[in-house]
Amino acid sequence: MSAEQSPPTLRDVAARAGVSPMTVSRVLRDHPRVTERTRERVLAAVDALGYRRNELARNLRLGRTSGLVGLVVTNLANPFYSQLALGVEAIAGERGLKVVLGNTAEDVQRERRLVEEFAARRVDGLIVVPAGADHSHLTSSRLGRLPVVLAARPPSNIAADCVLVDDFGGAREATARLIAHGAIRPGFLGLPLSAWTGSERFRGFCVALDEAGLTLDERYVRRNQRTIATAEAAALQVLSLPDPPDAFFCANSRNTLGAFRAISASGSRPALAGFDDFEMADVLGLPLIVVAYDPEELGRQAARLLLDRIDREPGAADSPPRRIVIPTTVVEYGMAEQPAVRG
Amino acid sequence: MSAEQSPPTLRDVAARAGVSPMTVSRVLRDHPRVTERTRERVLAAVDALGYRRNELARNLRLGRTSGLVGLVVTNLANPFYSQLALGVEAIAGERGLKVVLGNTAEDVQRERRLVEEFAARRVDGLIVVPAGADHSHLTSSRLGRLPVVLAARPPSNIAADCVLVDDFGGAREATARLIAHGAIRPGFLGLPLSAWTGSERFRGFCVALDEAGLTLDERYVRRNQRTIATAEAAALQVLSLPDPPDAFFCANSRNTLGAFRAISASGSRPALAGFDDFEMADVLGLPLIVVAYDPEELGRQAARLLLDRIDREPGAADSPPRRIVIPTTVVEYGMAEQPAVRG
DNA sequence: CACCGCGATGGTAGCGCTACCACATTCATT
DNA sequence: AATGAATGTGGTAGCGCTACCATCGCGGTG
Repeated sequence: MSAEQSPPTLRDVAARAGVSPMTVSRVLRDHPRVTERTRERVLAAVDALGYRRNELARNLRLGRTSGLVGLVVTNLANPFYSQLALGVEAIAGERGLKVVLGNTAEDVQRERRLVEEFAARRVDGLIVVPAGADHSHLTSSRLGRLPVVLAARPPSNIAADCVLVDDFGGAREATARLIAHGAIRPGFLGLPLSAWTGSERFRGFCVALDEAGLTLDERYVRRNQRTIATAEAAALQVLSLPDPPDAFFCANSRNTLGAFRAISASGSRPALAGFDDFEMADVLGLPLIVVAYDPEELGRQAARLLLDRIDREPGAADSPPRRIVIPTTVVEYGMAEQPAVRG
Repeated sequence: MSAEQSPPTLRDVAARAGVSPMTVSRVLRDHPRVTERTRERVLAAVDALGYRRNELARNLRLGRTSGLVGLVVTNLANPFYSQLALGVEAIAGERGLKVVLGNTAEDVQRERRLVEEFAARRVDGLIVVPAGADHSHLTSSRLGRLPVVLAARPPSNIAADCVLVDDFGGAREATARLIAHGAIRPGFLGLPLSAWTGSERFRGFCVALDEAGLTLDERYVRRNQRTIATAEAAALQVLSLPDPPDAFFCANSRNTLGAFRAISASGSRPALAGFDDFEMADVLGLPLIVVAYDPEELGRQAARLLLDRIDREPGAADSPPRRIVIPTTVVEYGMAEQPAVRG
């Protein structure tokens, strides 16, 4: 008597209940045309055997896909992307879709492989934070009718829906606030212009300066900081100029924190603004302007765009790609009153 | 002429290449007994049609499961769990397994549903951060031979592998350091004792006090803070006692930050230690001891335990449950020198 | 020249499930 | 009483794929 190793099938249930597999199938699908008595017998057998319907077989038979949404992000350890994932999961879950995860670590090769594998698993759709600028592996010629939504970065040379943060508007608004608080020579700590967010946030910064009639001093611009430490070094460098900036706009939280450290260490008191809110922004003890937004909302919107495409009639003509921009809000911590640092 | 809506099948490829479906299947599986000429013809057809093997059908036929690992966490927005997910994804990915995500928001009902759904999708295994203390839905009687590994919280009344953080050891060591730096009346800002981490970290705190010959003043203990704001209030309350504590051990980062705020606001200077490292621990400008550990390692170990179970011969006897404890390290920020806050 | 062996290919069946049709039974209608 | 419809149940086929066996053609052997 070998204990059954593989899970019971619908046939096993049918045998035990003394009915045909079809009847079991109907009971499980809540088909109306089943006698109450039969239903009870079947359910008893299901219970006794611990039967669970095999969704894989079911989906195959129904010609459906997997009921999965592939989510490909560049770095799940980054709270931005994990919150995005949370938003995707919430909306997909409402429709009974599950989310399959892929982490690329910004590696374009890995991204290609993941997209291929997800397609082979017949996911219903893909949400991708593309690592590179080459999106050829996401074209409909490669993926057939598999819907794709890009998140956080816009499509390049392909037609696809996308959801973006208002990088430009947020940077512009925060810089404007900095200027309103008296800054006349702001510096910029940012990302390489090759990154979408890098160039958009810099553009917002520049436009705000322009609108205030200020001119940008190129010596105040540093763009290659990827860690808090290098950001701190860059800020210190700029601060040690004979005529240092009186403010910084930082393109992400790593730069903001680096600048914060540099300011704490140096004697000067430039004003500080930065993209990305963070949990401890208000306890840093220095006045601070941050550009806040909701990464979870980004995920939710991306999922909604994807569901829209998934629900479309397969025969219907492709609708034009849509682009959703998530708004940002500017938050000021301790700007009016004196800084909270104790003397 | 309707454009083909559904993706091409192996049959389509066979027809186009002028061979039988079997031959195509063999080519795709790198079966050795195929002529080079035939292989080329088939691959050309595959390319022309943009064919991709349907892994769902393949797995069904092979009697395999889905090639998926279900990951059920309580809150993906918490960096702890997202890093855990990253570790799971890395190890599972090495074996060609993908990770399906489920977020419970600490809701036991949702957890049960997610586990059921994952089982129905025939995941190869589950990694669960259980929301509650009732783990009856994770027993092998309910899930059959589906392997389950618990993460961050131990199994209760079920036999399952698990991976834990050394909550006790970390709390004890950090508290000991606090005492070594001169604390004699430390307070405790923590979690409800009903939470595993809450009671373990409190136990570590108590043992360290004991070992130093100190006695705990119950008035210094607060346990119901779930946000930075409530933690701050609790710390302020304790600090306003006539004989306030000269140090705090905080059971998680929210409590640490609340205490930090309270200390900044009040005139006193209690020493501060807390569980969980965070990115800005060293820029807070107050000396600080933190208990650090690697959540990603937790995920990696959990995935390894799971793979071990998955790889076991289905007929083999169950091996006893294993428990892995992830070590913690204690980090001191600015403890030796004077605090970095500028006067 | 029959024979064997082997390598390349094809046919059949079935993984677990359900759409579709067939059938038997019951009940209302003329 | 005969007809039709509505109802409960079962049989068959097939989703896309591959394990298994059958087949076919080839060269080498006695």
